[in-house]
Amino acid sequence: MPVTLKDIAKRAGVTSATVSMVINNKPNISEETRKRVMKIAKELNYYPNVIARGLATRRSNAIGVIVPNLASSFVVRVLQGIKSTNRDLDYTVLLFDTVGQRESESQLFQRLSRERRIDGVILISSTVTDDELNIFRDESVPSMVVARKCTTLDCVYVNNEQGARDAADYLIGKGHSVIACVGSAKLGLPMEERLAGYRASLAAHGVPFRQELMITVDDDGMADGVAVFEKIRALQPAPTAVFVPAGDMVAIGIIKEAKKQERRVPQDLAIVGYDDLPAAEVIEPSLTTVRQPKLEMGDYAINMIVDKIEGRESGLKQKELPTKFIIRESA
Amino acid sequence: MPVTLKDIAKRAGVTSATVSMVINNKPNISEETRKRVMKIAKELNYYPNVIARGLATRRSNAIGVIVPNLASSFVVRVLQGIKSTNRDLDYTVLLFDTVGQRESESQLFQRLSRERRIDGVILISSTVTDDELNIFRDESVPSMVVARKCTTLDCVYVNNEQGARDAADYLIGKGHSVIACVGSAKLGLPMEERLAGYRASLAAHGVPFRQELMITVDDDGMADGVAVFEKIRALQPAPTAVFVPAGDMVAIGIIKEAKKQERRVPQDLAIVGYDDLPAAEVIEPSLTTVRQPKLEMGDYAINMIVDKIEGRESGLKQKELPTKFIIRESA
DNA sequence: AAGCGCTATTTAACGAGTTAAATAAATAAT
DNA sequence: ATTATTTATTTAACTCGTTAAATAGCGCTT
Repeated sequence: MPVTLKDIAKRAGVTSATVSMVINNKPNISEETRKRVMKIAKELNYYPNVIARGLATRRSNAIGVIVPNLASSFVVRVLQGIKSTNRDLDYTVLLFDTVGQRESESQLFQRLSRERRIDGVILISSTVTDDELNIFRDESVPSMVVARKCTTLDCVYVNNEQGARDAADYLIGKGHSVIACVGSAKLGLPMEERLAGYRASLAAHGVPFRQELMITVDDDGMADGVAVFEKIRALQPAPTAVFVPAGDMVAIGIIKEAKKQERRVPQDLAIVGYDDLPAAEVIEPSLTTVRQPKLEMGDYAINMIVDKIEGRESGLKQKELPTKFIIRESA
Repeated sequence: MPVTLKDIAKRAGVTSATVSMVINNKPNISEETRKRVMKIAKELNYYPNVIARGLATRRSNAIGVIVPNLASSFVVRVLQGIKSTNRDLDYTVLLFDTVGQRESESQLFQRLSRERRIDGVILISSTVTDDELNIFRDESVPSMVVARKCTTLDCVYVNNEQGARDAADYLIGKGHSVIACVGSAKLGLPMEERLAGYRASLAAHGVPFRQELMITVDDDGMADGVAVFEKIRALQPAPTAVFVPAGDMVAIGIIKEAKKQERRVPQDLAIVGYDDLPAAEVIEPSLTTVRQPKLEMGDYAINMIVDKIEGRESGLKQKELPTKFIIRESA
């Protein structure tokens, strides 16, 4: 049986209320009592029962993190950012993934907030809909969306338009004018923004936009890239470069298949990815790509949500972070 | 204010005790009352407060997962295995990482069990010491170690000796007899087992063991591999193959540097890794390696711990899983 | 009508804390 | 010396469920 406030109170000859006040550093406690209680607490190796405390205070000191899928390097890196910052913040992270779940994000969230009385939620998702987000807002638990701009909820995201623009600008600067573009059907708003950035860059440089150069894959894995290479090869006019806002793994798939078919990268086909996942440095040629500040997004999210929980911040926070164009060998 | 048992009780004209019994499917409730209460509970969208319930039952329905570092693909994959199985088990996962923490694993665990009243703990760590593990055992909270064999606590691990043997057998079978071996200083017991397997294989085939072919890196990243290549190049006699029990990322680093220095892999230098991380398929040539069943380890761990918590299993469980030798291009 | 056995429901204590209000003791002000 | 104020501590209610024990209601015996 773990030590409770009562045990300490008994030994110290005071009430458990007094002990509680000492433990929580409340005022109006004599120095003498405080010392005595603290000493006993230490002796007995006391840890407050967070469950009981949570019941009384209606605070759980826990933050739910809802991720779509732990198989994604992007998600894991954001999570890493959250965790490494959270170290000093002392909230417990409850981890949930929604892959293959019958519940929607918002249902899960609702259940969490009622069942677990979580103090806040971070949702890592680029595809969540506005309707879903409204449910988050209505639950009156601080929540943040990572990876997607939205108007009704706090969020941290990157300037995808600019990120894509940087990529296209670079390729055009290298003399390319037939640039295929591989988007993903499962990335929602950020994908639209990237495609807009791609088009804006073309327009700014007077390069004609060609619908036939736009390819869409259903997912964002390496296999998708391998499969899509055939489509690229069949394109007329033949592209000399491919921008892959669908993400680095797709880009890597394309590189793999291109090499297998003896097309030199970047000489025959330049390739630019998106995300800057760890694998971008592994592939040969290493992948030129648009880096998303994943750790920073996680860092911002956890800091902001804790600030909200603790009342240091209020109002709608929309944080846009810049991407960074990383030049390597593939373009 | 979320709905409570009392709210339902009032509307149903019964006591909250009755409602509690209905919600928990206890016997001796009239069908009529049960129906009425359930209907109201549904109408009010009631979710039991797990915190309050936990206080009463001394069960939190939460499992702590302690990981050394989310930057490791190995760890993330095990975590993924835990999560995807846990879906049907309905325990909440509290995630903790110990990287850069002042607390040891066992201290963290002790705190968790007292503060959060977690029902069980999964520790993913190959390096935890026996002394540490004894503290786990003493806390009387079901706990499991993933990735390391141990005698005092439940665990799930792989047959590292056999895994390494498979690798060395394969290389010897390919005609190699000067096989360098790159170990890691931070992998503890499993590393010793792997090295033992390597030696056993040499011995079994009458290939002389040479201490000078043994290299140790401090960590397990790609950079370590790049750095270690110089050492390999300097070895006398010059190895024709390298076995890298330190892990795939180190092996990948070696491949990268080998290629840069225009040594062909596998013709000039065959390379075999350990783990089978996602990156093993990205590198060119793709990496021949010893696969650890990461998802399966996670799956076993969560299932076993839940079985222990719910009393379906007891006694010390030591689960050894087989590795699988994956032949790709690098050897 | 009294007694018995069931079932359905309520009562009340408990889990381990927090906190507003009450009280006691000590100190300061008049 | 008496009252007012301050400081330290306790009382008691509260968080939201669970659960053992008590009780009420009802049909059956005898």
